[in-house]
Amino acid sequence: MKSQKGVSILDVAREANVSSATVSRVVNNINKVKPEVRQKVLDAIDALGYSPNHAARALVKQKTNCIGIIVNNLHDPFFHDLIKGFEMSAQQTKYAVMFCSVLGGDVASKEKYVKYLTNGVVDAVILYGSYLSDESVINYLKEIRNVDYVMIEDDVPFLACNKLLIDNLGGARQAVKYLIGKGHRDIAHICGNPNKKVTKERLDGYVDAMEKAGLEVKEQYVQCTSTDYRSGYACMNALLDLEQPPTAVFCSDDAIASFAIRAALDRGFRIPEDISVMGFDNQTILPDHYRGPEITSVSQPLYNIGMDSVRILSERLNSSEEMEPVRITYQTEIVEKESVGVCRRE
Amino acid sequence: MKSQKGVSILDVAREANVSSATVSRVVNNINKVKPEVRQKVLDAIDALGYSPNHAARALVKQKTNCIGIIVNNLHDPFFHDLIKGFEMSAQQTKYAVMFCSVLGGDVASKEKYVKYLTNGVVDAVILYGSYLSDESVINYLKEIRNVDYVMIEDDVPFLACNKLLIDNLGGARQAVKYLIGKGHRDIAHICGNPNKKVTKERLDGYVDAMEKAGLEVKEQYVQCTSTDYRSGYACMNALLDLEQPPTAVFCSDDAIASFAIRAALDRGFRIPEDISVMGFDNQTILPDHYRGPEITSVSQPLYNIGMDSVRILSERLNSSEEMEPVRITYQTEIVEKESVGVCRRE
DNA sequence: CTGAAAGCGCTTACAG
DNA sequence: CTGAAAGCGCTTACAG
Repeated sequence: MKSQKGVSILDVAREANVSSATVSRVVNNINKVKPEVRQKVLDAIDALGYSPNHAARALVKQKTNCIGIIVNNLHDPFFHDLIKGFEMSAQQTKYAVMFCSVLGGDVASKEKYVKYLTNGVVDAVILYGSYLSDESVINYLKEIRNVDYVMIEDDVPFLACNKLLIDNLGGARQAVKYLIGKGHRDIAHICGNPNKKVTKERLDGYVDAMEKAGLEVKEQYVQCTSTDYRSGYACMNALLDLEQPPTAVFCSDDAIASFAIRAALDRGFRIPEDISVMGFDNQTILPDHYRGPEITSVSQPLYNIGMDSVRILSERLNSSEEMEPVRITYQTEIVEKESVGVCRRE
Repeated sequence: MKSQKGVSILDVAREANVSSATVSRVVNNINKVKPEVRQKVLDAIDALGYSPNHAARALVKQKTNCIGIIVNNLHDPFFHDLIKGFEMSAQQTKYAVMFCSVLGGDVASKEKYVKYLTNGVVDAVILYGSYLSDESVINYLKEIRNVDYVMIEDDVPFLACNKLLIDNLGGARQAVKYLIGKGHRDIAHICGNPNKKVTKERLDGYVDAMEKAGLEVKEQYVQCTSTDYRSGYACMNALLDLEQPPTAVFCSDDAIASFAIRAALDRGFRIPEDISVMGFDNQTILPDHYRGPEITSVSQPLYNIGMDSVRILSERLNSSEEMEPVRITYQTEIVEKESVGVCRRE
């Protein structure tokens, strides 16, 4: 139900004995309207409790003063820092910022939200993350002309939009080099969600760094999780079951690492004395009551990425001239914590 | 920038040699339109890449098929379960669901979002939580006629809207009784954010249960945090500095409890052997790398509350008749974990 | 400084 | 089954 009409600009105009144009002018603080008329209008607005209808305004002005953000699994604690960044910059902009969440990366739902937002609901959208299954969404975005957007962590070659990226390949290489620097040679990798692009990039970085260091990439040393990072637990178990278990494990992300560590601890291994574990993301808040050692990781500046994305869009929307798309690649960096130690084998 | 006009229904009509009414009919699957005409229109839509403008549609239909959710501090891991509930029910409804976040409970920003959403942007809004400072928002809501809404955790007496509540007073009583049952008599309380309504309710429950049990409520046994739950750390330190420290501490929420526990652990106290700590909320994910014992707590069904709120609104919006506002009070329950033990004093 | 009128992109009685 | 026309609630040239 609920569709009683609210009070419109015409009601106010009638009440104040002026035209709707005049009401519009005082509401928008535009042009000069005589002080006494202005006051009459203000009084009428107050008396009637008028607020302008956003849909109507959006329709005529062809803009909404709103920015939409689409992420997968908003509840995931991974987003903590990123959301904080969005929130902070939202506070500093005139744009209203709204979040949409797509559960489990479901394409249909993601497409629904993209279409919804880009058709008169927001002026710009921020898309976080990339799944291999996102193809249809990308195809739709190609055609979009009326909305500006930024993609975070997804470098679609033929899409000329703003891109905020991090160097997953390089970050993974750094991680493996760091482990090698600690004397490890038997280094395993736990791959992440097979539907995520970063998974492949980080795997490639692992393989590349291993080969460059002249280390063999043993097939059994590469374990893959399901779409659920909790399966990092089983992956670690598989590694520990090997005849010659690795002395270090580089995980595709910290959530996975946290479960890998739980598995090792549950079997009585000490971390990092018996086995080193390294993650990626430097995730501030880990899932499911993690209580292991703090995880040495490759950090990406999620807070800044969140801040920047809103700021960039806000600047572009306010600019009168057409701007070239922005492309930023953020640097990753090793954050040493407690889960990696010097190799003790041989 | 970005305001090139997109393709409108008229462009499609022209392309397909029909009227815009006909295009509208096929887009909305309404009435019967001859199959061959329908196909022509479909082809035109495809060729032009047309998607209906949401603002225009919202304007004429006076509904948006969208539900808005407003919370304070969306990044707070407290919301993990609640967001999951929202997400799950969003998936099961035709409504698009959008989240707005208000940093630190800033009233101006909250009011902005409420006004924004309720004026032609959504059909219904969900408001989570209540701050003492929310008065102006409440006043605005009183006048709202065109939007349905549910308030979670805020029982404003004169507001006849849907309310999903939990019994904070009763829950706090349960907690204190539970501690008394463990033999504790020197029970302290750490109050939460002074701007939150639940803080007062839980304090009242504490006082009430203490008095009913014939236990004195010592002034020094009631410590209050700032608006930041991290100050639970300082509160616990103050309690431990007392000549006769409490043997048990009931905290206004789990985030506070997690910091209280850190303080005790840092001073060498064992939990629960030396001091018992109890929380409220049964929060799945704790902030800032908490590694202490799992916190015995009073749980509220946040996941269900999230689910129910979207479902209830969705049902009401779809119903043709005016419905009485819903009022649900969810039961709290003690969840025994690791942070409370039997009292050892005397 | 103010108003009449057109128009934003749709939907929906109303005719035919 | 289909189209012409009015209207949703605003804003904004255009006159005056």
